[in-house]
Amino acid sequence: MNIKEVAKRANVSTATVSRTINNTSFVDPKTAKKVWKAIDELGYHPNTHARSLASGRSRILGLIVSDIVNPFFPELVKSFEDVVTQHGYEILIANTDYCATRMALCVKRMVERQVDGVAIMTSEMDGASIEALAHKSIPMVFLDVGTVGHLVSNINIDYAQGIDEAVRHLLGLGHRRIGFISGPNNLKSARIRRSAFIECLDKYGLVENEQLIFAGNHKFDGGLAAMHHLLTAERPPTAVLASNDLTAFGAIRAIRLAGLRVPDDVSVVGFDDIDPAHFAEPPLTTVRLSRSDLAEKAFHALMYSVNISTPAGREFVVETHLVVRESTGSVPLDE
Amino acid sequence: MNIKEVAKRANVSTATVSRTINNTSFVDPKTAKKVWKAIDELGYHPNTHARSLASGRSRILGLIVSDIVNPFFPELVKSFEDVVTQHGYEILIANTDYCATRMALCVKRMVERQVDGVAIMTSEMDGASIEALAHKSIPMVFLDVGTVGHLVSNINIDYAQGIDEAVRHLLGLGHRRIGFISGPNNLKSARIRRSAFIECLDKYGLVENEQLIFAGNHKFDGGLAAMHHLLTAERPPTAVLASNDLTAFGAIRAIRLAGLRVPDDVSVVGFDDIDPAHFAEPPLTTVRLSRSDLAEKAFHALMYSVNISTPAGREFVVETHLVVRESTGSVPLDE
DNA sequence: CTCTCTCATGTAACCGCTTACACCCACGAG
DNA sequence: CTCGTGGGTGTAAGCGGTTACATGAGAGAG
Repeated sequence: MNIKEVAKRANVSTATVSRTINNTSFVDPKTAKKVWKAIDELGYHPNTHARSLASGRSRILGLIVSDIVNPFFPELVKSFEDVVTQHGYEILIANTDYCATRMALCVKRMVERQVDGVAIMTSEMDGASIEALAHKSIPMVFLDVGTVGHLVSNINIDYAQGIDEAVRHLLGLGHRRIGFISGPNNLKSARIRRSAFIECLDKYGLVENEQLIFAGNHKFDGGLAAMHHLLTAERPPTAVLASNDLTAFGAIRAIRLAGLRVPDDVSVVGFDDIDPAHFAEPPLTTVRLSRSDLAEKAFHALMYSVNISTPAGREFVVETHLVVRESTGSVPLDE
Repeated sequence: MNIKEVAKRANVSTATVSRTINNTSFVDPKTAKKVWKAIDELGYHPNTHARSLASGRSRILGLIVSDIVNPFFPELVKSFEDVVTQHGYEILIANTDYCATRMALCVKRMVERQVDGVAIMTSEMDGASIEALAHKSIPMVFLDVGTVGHLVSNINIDYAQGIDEAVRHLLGLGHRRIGFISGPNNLKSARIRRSAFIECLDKYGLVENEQLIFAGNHKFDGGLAAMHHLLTAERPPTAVLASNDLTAFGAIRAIRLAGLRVPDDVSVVGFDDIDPAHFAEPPLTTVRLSRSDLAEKAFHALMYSVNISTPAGREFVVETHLVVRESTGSVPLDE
């Protein structure tokens, strides 16, 4: 079942069938009708490989993430898929697992599949990979932190905004010793969150205390270990900000294991607002980073590069906002 | 950059290059070396579209799931991706969102992309879709419940085993009124879990009590609503089995909202053992369904159909086992 | 020394589609 | 009546691989 058979049945040339399907040029409505009828009757589906090969465009957009198992990413995948399919594109998902080697494989896949663009939310991306994609004229958009450049757009997440809201929230509850569990130090976006936090302390007249800042790994176990460490400080924090929700869950576990309660003894704030945050016990106060906003802007950034022949990238901003739930409360009375 | 340039540089024909890459027939080691050298120097990657078009095989396996946001599925995706990439395949993910219309679109995508096989873990699959795939000679494997047939294999999940362990565990803790929150009734696998539970009651001499069985929707809100309902029974259950973990989380929330504690007042058992189960508060006692086991068997089932020209499907079994954590405890003293 | 036979390689058709280009025809202007 | 003009369609050359078939070079047998 191919375009030739459709052409034969409709009594037209394959070119006309192709033009009808893609409406790339004017086709007499009567002819078009015949063609669609033939397509229907034969149950014809164009072969995407042949299509991509002939046209040079695959109508696929890649999405590279660092950890498909962190609920943030499936949620992002879903949002991205929604907007992308609405516009006739498909999505190719790749998972780096925080590993540079796998990152390289992901890029290789993207090149081989000739994706029309790729959205990247992971920090394993290095110069060589960017170069490899740029060399094939594949537009990129970084959903995190990056630099706009040739073929690469950037979506800046306004971490500072959400962190500021979180810190103000905690200050309002009377907290003065606020801890911070950062992401892995080699992760640029993690460093940004960390410095946003430190700036905040400064802004509100709190002194930075090295003992109250500790690195996790953006996963449960890292949060657990980090919080465990923070609790051993001379004067442990009465509230803690975690650099993502999984870390916050780990922190909560550590607090419980130490025989303390959340939020009665220690308040916890997460970051991302993944689904499990609202069904956790207690429901997690966290900074929401909108997946749909991110996905939409990523798509537009890519489309911009695909359609406009200008290879220059563009810049976007996604805001973040605090969502108050039940993992934060007033500072303990004895403080 | 294409195979011709490689051929020219290595002073051989394109056929030899192709044969070297795919080692589909003997190539003189010296020649092969030259070819690989040229490939390296030029940074050549074969174009997958051209490859698929010419060979008729895409080296892509599809994976259709019902809800990418339920953590069970990303975990399955990861496992499946691991085994699949080890064997030189790639994976195309499709998400039905529990919706029949989207299911049809997913199947269309699979056909258009000419996947070499598809693994299906969703119940939206209907006869027409199976027919569509079979018509294109695409092997299928159902990771759930299905019937083995022409080109379709099946992986039976031994729900009864895990549910039996769970019920015995609860009986051992002294529970006699055990509730059950099932999945949506239109879902075959949900009905199977439900009847496995009922058979269990019978086996251990408990009477089935209609009031203690209520349907959820395999999501948090459904579990919440169902548990809320169960708690209004004349004599509410002292323990509850949920048909998946998200449902269990919802149930726990309902229990807390009613002013009761888990496990002191009501014990809760989940199903799946998704990641969040072990970092929930309290850590969830649940029945583990191994993703890697599932993924591996799915892959082998598909490979069997792809390699052996026999279009007959095969049958596999995946076991399930109880994982005891902290959401279950002894029946309250006043019972 | 010639004849097979085998192994390694080359030649070229083909996979299913897109698209540049050529073509035809109808129509209005000169 | 001839000559653009442009809309609608067909022809055919690719896109970048795979693979059936042809070919040529040695090796061993007679």
